[in-house]
This record gives sequence, structure tokens and C-alpha cells, in this order.
Amino acid sequence: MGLEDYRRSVSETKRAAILKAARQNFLIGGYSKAAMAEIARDADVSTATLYKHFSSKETLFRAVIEEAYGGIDERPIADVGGASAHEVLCGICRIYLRQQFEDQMNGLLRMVIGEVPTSPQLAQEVFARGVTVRYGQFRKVLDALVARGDLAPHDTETSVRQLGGIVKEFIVWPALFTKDYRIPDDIEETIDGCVSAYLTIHGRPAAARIAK
Amino acid sequence: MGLEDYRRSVSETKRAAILKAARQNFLIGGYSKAAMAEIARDADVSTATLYKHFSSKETLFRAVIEEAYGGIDERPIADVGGASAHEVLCGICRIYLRQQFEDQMNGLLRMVIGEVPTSPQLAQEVFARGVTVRYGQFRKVLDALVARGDLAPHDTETSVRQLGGIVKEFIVWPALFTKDYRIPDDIEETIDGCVSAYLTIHGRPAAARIAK
Amino acid sequence: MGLEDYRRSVSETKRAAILKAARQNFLIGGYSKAAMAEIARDADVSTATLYKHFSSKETLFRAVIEEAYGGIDERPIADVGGASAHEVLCGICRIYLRQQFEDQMNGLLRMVIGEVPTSPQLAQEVFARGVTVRYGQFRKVLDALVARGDLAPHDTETSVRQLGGIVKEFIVWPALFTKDYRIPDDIEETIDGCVSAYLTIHGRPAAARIAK
Amino acid sequence: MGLEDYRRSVSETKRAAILKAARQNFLIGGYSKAAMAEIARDADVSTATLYKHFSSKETLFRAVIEEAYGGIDERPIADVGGASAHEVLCGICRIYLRQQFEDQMNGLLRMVIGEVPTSPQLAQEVFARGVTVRYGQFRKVLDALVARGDLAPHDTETSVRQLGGIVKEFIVWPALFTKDYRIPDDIEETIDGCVSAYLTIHGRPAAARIAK
DNA sequence: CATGAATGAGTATTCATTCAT
DNA sequence: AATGAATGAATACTCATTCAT
Repeated sequence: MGLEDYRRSVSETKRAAILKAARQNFLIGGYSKAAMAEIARDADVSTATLYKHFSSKETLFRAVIEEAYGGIDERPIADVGGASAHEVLCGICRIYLRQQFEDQMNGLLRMVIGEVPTSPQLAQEVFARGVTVRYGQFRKVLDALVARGDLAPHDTETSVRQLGGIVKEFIVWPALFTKDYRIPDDIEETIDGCVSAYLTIHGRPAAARIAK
Repeated sequence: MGLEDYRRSVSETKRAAILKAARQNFLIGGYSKAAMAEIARDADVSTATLYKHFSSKETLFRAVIEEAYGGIDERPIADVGGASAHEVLCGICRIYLRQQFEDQMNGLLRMVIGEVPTSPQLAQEVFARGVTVRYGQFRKVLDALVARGDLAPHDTETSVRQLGGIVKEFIVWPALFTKDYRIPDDIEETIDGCVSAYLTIHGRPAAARIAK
Repeated sequence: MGLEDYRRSVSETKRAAILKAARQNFLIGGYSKAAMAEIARDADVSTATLYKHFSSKETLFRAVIEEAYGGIDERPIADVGGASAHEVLCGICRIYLRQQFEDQMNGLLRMVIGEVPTSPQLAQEVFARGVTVRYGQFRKVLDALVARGDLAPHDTETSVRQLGGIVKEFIVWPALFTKDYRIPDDIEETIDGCVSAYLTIHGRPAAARIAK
Repeated sequence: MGLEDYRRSVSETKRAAILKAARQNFLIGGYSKAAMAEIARDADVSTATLYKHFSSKETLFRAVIEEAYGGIDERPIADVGGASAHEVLCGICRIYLRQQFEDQMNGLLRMVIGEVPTSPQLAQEVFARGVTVRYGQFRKVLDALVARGDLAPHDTETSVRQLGGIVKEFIVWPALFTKDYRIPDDIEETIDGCVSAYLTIHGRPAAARIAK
């Protein structure tokens, strides 16, 4: 039994090493330019072992993406707590951006988009994960704010996307087109502007309180 | 002179055929999977002729993208005319979407994004063209509406992106992840929703509430 | 261990087969006309295997040359023994010529010369090997003859080249320009003439007249 | 008639331009790497014109070589005059070397050697020109010196090659293997050494000892 | 069970030569 | 007579995947 466990743990260690090496290699030059042989070498396994774990390059790519996106929705979301609506919304925007920018997530996203003709289903899954799952979490916050009376009652399924769209426009979209994008220093002000715009639309009658 | 003209016309015909074939091939399986030999065959020229026109695959790709994006800003923009702000804004949204969806523009955009690691500069140019040039045109409309008193005075450079972001979120973003995206039937309602949200923020009577 | 040994032996067998096929192919039409694919085919390996062993055509060419020239200086050199100076010198000339004419060495030399613009360093190495190493061995013989009193004391570094130059002029130089050069039947007389001329310069009783 | 002359002169001008451009291009990277298209461009003619003048690359190469070697034997040779045998011989060595080193003759020679498998006949011709023609001229000088009593009577056909061989060994052979060979500063001393060795063999008082 | 050598189909690119104008 | 665009065969090199040990 112990032997089996040992083997499993070795196997999982290798699997993790492969995934890590693959992610790095994919990120450097995109899906096509990454070479299985080099991934294997970087992961300190033979190509045969690599293929034992992932039966094809596409499978490996998918695993890399799934691993990256799998973690996203398990993150704790900011509690509404006693903070103002503005503060809470800025908080969820920050969470969103943190997830989007850490670990080269943007680079992975670029690849998923680039590989749409080849792996359309994967792209759909990533999209669904992003919109359905992530936005779903954020909706809970919006709903809580509505319940608390900080937001006017409205269709939060739509409104979460309005907020998301504005944030993406200013922050994610540029990152998608820029190789080594760095989050700009005035990010807080940008977030603030996005949230203010959102509150102008959906904020309680409380129009007067808007904007810094 | 006659000879030269003849040659030029033949040359331009071939160049156009190559660009067309290249665009199609690129769109099918992405940049990497497209083969120069097949592009040449589809364009009814030899590979050598192809290379006389475009000295490398990357050059050809760039030419395809530039041709696609070159036309965009020369399109006439909707006149403000006597229409209401809401109508005018829906109009520019429609223009934006028409440009984005015709001729498989979304597919090209996907490739540009996918090739960011390889051709970062091209991506920057496309981004600049999209944001600077296109939004620049739309801003003129917003400024006209402000001048006319239909919109509250505000920073239109920012607000055009707010509108753009919301529209992208609902329409462009899904298309980016979907192989053969078809504009949904309820597109008009979606546009209407986006514009309404925008007007809530920047519409006239709301002048007092404008952020920064 | 057994596996590794097996693999090494297979690998070395293939490497040798590749080198042999490469040498033949290079000799047929020169460096440029030799095709990697055909070399691979002749060696009964795939092109990929060829490239695993030699990372480029140039590398392969260099390996062929180095293999050919590597053996040269490990050959035993004629012992001075009790033979006359004339006999000894004829002996080393014969060794020199045997090395130069066996295994199509002249053909390889032609290629090295032809590839000087492309591989200048390789040419330098071959030249150094020829002059420094080979002549170095022959010098030992001359020095022995000087010590024995059969040659007048003199600068053997220069004189070995005088002998070599004369021999080359009559035998190597024509071979360099002739596709399938065959050593002529009167080679012995030619060698004899060269050695006689050399001895006229450096032979014993003539000691007083040495130049410089 | 004048028109015809004009045409001929234009044609010859172009031919000369082509030959010049070809020589340069051949010298840069060797026969194979030179491209007909670039030669044509450098010569300011169309490829078709180039092919009107020289029906193939090989023909062009041959023409370049022939032009280069054609001039050699028409050069005036040093007169024996009243100079000493040593001076005269140094003089013809200098002539030989001047011919060999000017206009990148060594580079052309390298190519001829490298192309022996492809153009064996050309190599033969160049060899014959070098040995027969050039040495023939130099023999006249040797014969004159013999007649004058400065050299012992002997077979000058052989002895001219002995001198030539020694000179080649020290000066031409290294140049053959060195990309941008520069004649060393101590060339005069080297020549002097070669001539002295030659005179030791064939100089007057030594007449008795000449080998066969 | 792990290895890494081997594969063969595929890629972008080049070039001597021809031909319609 | 001159052009230069067009050709198509050829070339070095790569890579995802398999298989004998």
C-alpha cells in the first residue's frame, strides 16, 4: 500500500512538473511554438512519460488552461461587510483584476483566443467559466447590496456584465494586446471611475453620493 | 509605359489574390497552421511569386491585418442629424458592430491576439487603431451630442470607452471565444440596453451627477 | 547499464553510418550539392535522426573533415633505422602521399578550400593540422637525421616545408585540380627527384652553403 | 553601321558589368551562394539580359575565371638585364605573387578547386594555364640564366616547379586556406629564402650535383 | 514502468531559368 | 533586344508521436 502511495505521489509530482513546464513554454511563444520535447526536458521527464500523462499536445494545453481556470472560482470573495457600496464594488473589481493578472493569466487567455479555430470547445469552456462562474460570484455581492438597499433593485445578471465590461475595456483589453503588460500605477483611480459609472446607473436613489 | 502599366495591373491582381487566399487560410486554422504553399496554390500563383510579393509569412500576415484594419477608419460615420441621442448612439453602435463582424474581422482579431508573443508590435498597432482611431470617430459624435445639449458635458474620451466596453462585453467578447459566432437576433435590444445604460450615466438631465 | 550500453552502441553505429554517407555525398558533388535528405537515406536513418547526431549541415561537414584529419597524426611514422638519409626521406614522402591520397582525402581538401568563405575557421584548422601536426612529425625525422650527421644542422622547421612544398607541387597540386586523380606510375622517380633536390640543399657535405 | 557599333559597344559594356558583378558575388560566398538575380541586379541588367550573355551560371563562372586567367600570360615578364641571378629570381617570384594576390585571384582559385567535382574541365584548364603557361614564361628566364652561365645547365622544366613549389608552400598555400589573407610584411625575406634554396640546388658552382 | 532514440510528414524559403510583353 | 514577373523543384530543418529495450 505504501508503495502504491509512493508511486502515486511520484506520478503526481511529475504531472505537476509537466504542467508547470508546459505553462511556461506555452507562454513564451504561444501554443504552436512550444515543443513537447522541450517541455519534457524542462520538466525533467522523458517524452514518453509526458505522453503517459497527457496523450497529446492539445490535451496538455487543455490541462494547463483548466488548471489555471480551475482555481479561480474557489477563491474566497470579499465579504460585503459594513463597507459602502462603492468600497465593496471596488473590492470585487480588485479581486477580478488580481485573478486576471496574476500568474500570466492574460497570456493564457491570449492563447485560448488564438486557438479558437483549433480548440473551439476549450474556448467556450473558458468563456463560460469567466462569465458564468466568475460573474456569478460577483452577482451575489450585487444582490446583497440590493438587499441592503445600497443598489436599486434591478437585473443584476445584466448589470454585473456592465460593470465587468467597463472594467475590461480599461484594463483587460489593453493587457490582451500588450506582450508584457504591467498594471498601471493609477489603477485605483481607474477602478474608482468604473465603479462610479456603474453606481450612476444602478446606485440607490443615492445619485448624490457618487464619485469621489 | 503600356508594358509597365500592364505589369502593374497583373501584379496588383495577383497581390490581391494572394491576400485573399492568405486571409482565408489564416482564418481556417490560425496563423501557424496556414501553409504558405497552400496559400500560393489557392491564389493560383507559385510560392516564389508569393514570396516576391510578401517576403515572409509574418509580412504576409501583417499585410492581411493591415488591409482589414486599413479600411475601417475610412468608413463614413453616421451623421448626428435630427435624431435623438438614443437613436444616434444606437447608430454608432451598429456601425461599430458591423465593422467588427463583417469579413470575419473577429477571426483576424483572434489571431492578432494569439500572435502577441510573436508579433507584439502588430498587436499594438491593431489595438491603437481600434481604440484611438475608431473611438476617435465615435467621440466626434458624442461631442456633437454634448454640443447639442443632448449629453451632459463630460470627458468624452473616457465615456466613449465606457460605452464601448459595455457593447464589447455583450457582443464582441462572446464572439471572440466562439468559432462561428452569429450575431444573435435580439441584437437590437442588446444595443438598446447598452445605450440606455450609457445615457443613464451621461444623459442630459443627469448632468449634475456626472463623475469627475 | 545494459540498456545504456546498447543504446550507445546503436547510436555510434548510426553516427558512423551517417558520417560515411555524408563523406560520400559530399565527395560526389561538393558541399552545396549534397542534400541532407539523401545523406540520411544513404545512411538508413531518418533526417530527424541525422539532425539529432549533427545539428546542422555545417556541423556534419566539420565532423566529416575532423574525422578524416583526426586519424592522420596518429599514424606511426617511419623509423629512421639504419637506412640512408635518401631512403628515409623517400619513406616519409611516401607516408605523406599515402595519407593524402587514400580515402579521397584530396576531395575533402578541395571542399575545405572551396568552403573557405563559409567556414573559414575549419579551413584554418585543417591548414594548421596539415602544416603544424604533420610537418611536426616529419621534422622529428629530419632532426634525427641531423643528429645522426646525415643532414647538415639547419632550421628544420623551414626545411621540412621546402621538401613538402616541392612534393606538393609535383603531386598534390595536380591532384587538387583533377577530379579522379590517380597517382602516376613514375611516382617513385618523382619522389626521388624531390628528395634529391632537398638533399642538395641540406645534405651533409653541403652544410656550409645553407641559406639564412 | 554606326548603330551597329553603338549596339555592340552597349552590349560589351553590359557584358563587362555582368562579369564584374559576377566576380564580386562569386567571391563573397563562393559559387553556390552567389545568386544570378543578384548578379543581374548588381550589374544593372535584367536576368534575361544576363542569360542572353551567359547561358547558364556555370558558363558565367567559367567566363569569370577565363577573364581572370586570360590576362595573366600577357603581362610583361621581368627582363634578365644585368641583374644577378638572385635578383632576377626574386623578381620573377614577385611577379608570380603579384599575379596571385591581386584582384582576389586566390579567392577565384579556391572556387575553381571547390568546383572540381562540378566543373572538372575548367579546373584542368586553370591548372594547365598556371603550370604550363606561367611556368613556361618563367622557364625562359631560367634558360636565359643558364645561357648566361649563372645557373648550371639542367632541366629547367622541372626546376621551375621546384622553385614554384617552395614559393607556393610558404605563400600561396596559406593564402588558400585563409579567408582574407594579407601578404605578410616579411615577404621579401621569405622570397629571399626560397630563391636561396633554389640557387643552392641549381646555382652555378653546384652544377655537378644536380639531380637527374 | 520509464526511457530517449527514431520517425516521416511537414515547413518556410530560395534559386536557376523561362516567357509573355 | 530587353524586361522582370513567374515558375516549380529543391533545401535545410522541426516536431508530435511511437516503440524497442
